Amino acid sequence: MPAITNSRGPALTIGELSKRTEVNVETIRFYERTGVLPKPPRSAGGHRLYGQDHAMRLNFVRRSRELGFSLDAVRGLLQLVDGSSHTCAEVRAITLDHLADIRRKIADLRRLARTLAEVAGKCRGGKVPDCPIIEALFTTRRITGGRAPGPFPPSPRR
Amino acid sequence: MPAITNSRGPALTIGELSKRTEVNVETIRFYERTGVLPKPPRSAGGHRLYGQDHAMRLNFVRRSRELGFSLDAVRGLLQLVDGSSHTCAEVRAITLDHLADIRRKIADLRRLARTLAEVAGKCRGGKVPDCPIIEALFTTRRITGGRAPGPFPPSPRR
DNA sequence: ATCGGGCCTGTAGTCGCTACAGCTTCAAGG
DNA sequence: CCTTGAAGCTGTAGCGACTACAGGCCCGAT
Repeated sequence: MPAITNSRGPALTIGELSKRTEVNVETIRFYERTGVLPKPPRSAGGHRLYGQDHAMRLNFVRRSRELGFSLDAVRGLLQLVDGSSHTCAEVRAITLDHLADIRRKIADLRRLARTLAEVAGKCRGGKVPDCPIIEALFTTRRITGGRAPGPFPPSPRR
Repeated sequence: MPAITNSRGPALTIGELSKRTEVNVETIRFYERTGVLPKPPRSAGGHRLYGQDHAMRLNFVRRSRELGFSLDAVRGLLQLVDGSSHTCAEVRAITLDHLADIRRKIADLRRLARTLAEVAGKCRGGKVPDCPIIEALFTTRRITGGRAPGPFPPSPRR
């Protein structure tokens, strides 16, 4: 086994990297296309060869996604990490922004849950044709103070 | 008393319907394409003409969306409403399912928020090059008990 | 030399809209 | 009656963050 080595450690195929990081093969290629991961060197036949550094970076991305950072935010964080002079303050700002976002979403969802519970509570579930839920849905009341929940977080792998 | 189909009242153009229901014109056409709204009659020149019934149905859709029902769920609810024999129990089941979903999302977001707050709390925001947040992002710890937040709710119009 | 699994590229689908481009129609003003 | 210009029409592409093919190529083991 000649064990071609990259910057650090032995080379991994995309499948091996996938197993190690628990990130889908397709997703890894997607990250490359969209500039989240750098293009790795290739074997003679064109297969991607990853090193330890790639594995670390991909772990970073996965963990950030698990914490709900958008890919855009992840790109931002990576830029800071890559640049020699990332300040802690910048990182902190991105994180706190994101945290505020999440808290907003929680508040929005709670309002939703409250309204739904209220509406559902009126219904005894019989075979009656006039359902109070349906009636409630026909009324045009606005949800109070609602802000956009917006697009959303990542899927934890199972 | 929701009689959804059958034109009553004066005809509305798509723009008028849009203003009345506060649903975007493009969105109304999209709802028609995807079977959420029925195809309305047309004027001689091909413009859509809506009645009171359409306005009610669209309000129903909007309100359901505001409460976070997916379009698929909305289609389900509408089918029940359209069919002569919708039972309250069916409607209730859809609603409670949705409510459970939302509660799961809230729980997931709370876990996220807690972790983020914890991580951000370690950082004093100086110009130090080793940021504890970055370090935390490099560690491969799994979020405990995480479930997929999944895609998400609508935007309240302003 | 052959087999079969992994890898390659490129494209299309998901959800719920939104935003064009490039037309035609309509209502009001002159 | 004719000219505007807004509003309507169809059809298509884009967002985010993947996922899922199809149709081929490579690679290591037998």
